[in-house]
Amino acid sequence: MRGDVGHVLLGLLQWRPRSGYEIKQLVDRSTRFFWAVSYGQIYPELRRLEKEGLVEAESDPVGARRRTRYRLTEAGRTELRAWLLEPRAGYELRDEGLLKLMLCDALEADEALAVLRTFLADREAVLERLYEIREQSAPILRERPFPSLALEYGIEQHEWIVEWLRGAERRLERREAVR
Amino acid sequence: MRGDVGHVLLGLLQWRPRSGYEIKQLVDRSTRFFWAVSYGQIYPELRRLEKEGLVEAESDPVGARRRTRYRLTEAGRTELRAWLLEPRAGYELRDEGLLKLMLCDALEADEALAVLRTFLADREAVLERLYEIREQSAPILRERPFPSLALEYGIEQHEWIVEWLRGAERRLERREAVR
DNA sequence: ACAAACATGTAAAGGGTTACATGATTGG
DNA sequence: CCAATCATGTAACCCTTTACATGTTTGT
Repeated sequence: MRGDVGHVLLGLLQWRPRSGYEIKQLVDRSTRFFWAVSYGQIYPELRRLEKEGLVEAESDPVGARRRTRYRLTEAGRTELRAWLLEPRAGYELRDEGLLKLMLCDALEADEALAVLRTFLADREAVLERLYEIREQSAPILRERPFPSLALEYGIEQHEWIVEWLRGAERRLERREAVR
Repeated sequence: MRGDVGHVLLGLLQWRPRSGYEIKQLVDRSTRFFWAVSYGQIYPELRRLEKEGLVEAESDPVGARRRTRYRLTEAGRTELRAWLLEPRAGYELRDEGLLKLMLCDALEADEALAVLRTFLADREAVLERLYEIREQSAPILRERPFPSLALEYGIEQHEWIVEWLRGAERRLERREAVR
């Protein structure tokens, strides 16, 4: 198993069978904040997982519209658990806001402030989105301790980020030495 | 300008001319925590930036070992400033620790605890590395407010993360409802 | 002498996103 | 009837990492 799309899919199928479309919807309300997955990965990967016996396809059409839901097999659950227990926690970030902030020595003070505010606005928007998701998913989250834990982590971290950036904004506004 | 490697290079050349090798060393002590760049990108991109007149190459060999340092041109500085002021702050994260934590419903309580601890150990290691960098770069950082600000952001955020994960660890140890 | 660091580069492979294509169903 | 959503899929493109190649200088 090369990248980790496969494991993400196994993970998201642990609670109940889902179609590729349903998985994509779930991804966009959950992992996409720390692990994005696109259709271009989902459909081919589901077929690969099936070929390896880690999931089973069940046809479940709605009228004439076909729909294929995938169910985690025992082998799939074993593979999922093995991967979860591997002692690795890779981390990779592309943060354009922070990158630009670091390079602001090239700007005037008021321009740097604008850069910081863009950064801040971006994080505020993400935080708002996370609040929405928490509200909309409240019933499901009550039954799922770890998704719930991950969401709290995301929310509280973004709250911290927003507060920190607001503090930095105030310091810049007063033209204080940044450090 | 397609990806943003070019802008990162322009940004890192703002203080003084550097060779590709020197840029890579700088990247590995600075942006790599939120914007990684590899040799495979640096050397071709420097030549592209030169062809576009955004940097100037100056040959500066050490004995028979060639070395080419690149200097930001006025056009390059203009381009850098324009990019910094664009109101965009893209954000992309691949966080395997958080991903696994979210999927721990598939595990026993003690196994989930192990996943959390791997996650925690990883962040502690990054935090240690950031402390090292702060010490080693202290003299330079005193003269560079924004790199300094970005480093503080990174350190304080990782301190927050480590504390949060330790709290979650305690809750899991006591088998408390996670949320 | 030798290893480590300095210095530059390229090709292949890998991974991911985007854009497009196709068609059915539901709700207004 | 029309738009939005459901549902599946692919090919092209883009970017990045990895692995390798080559040669010099410095420090032990």
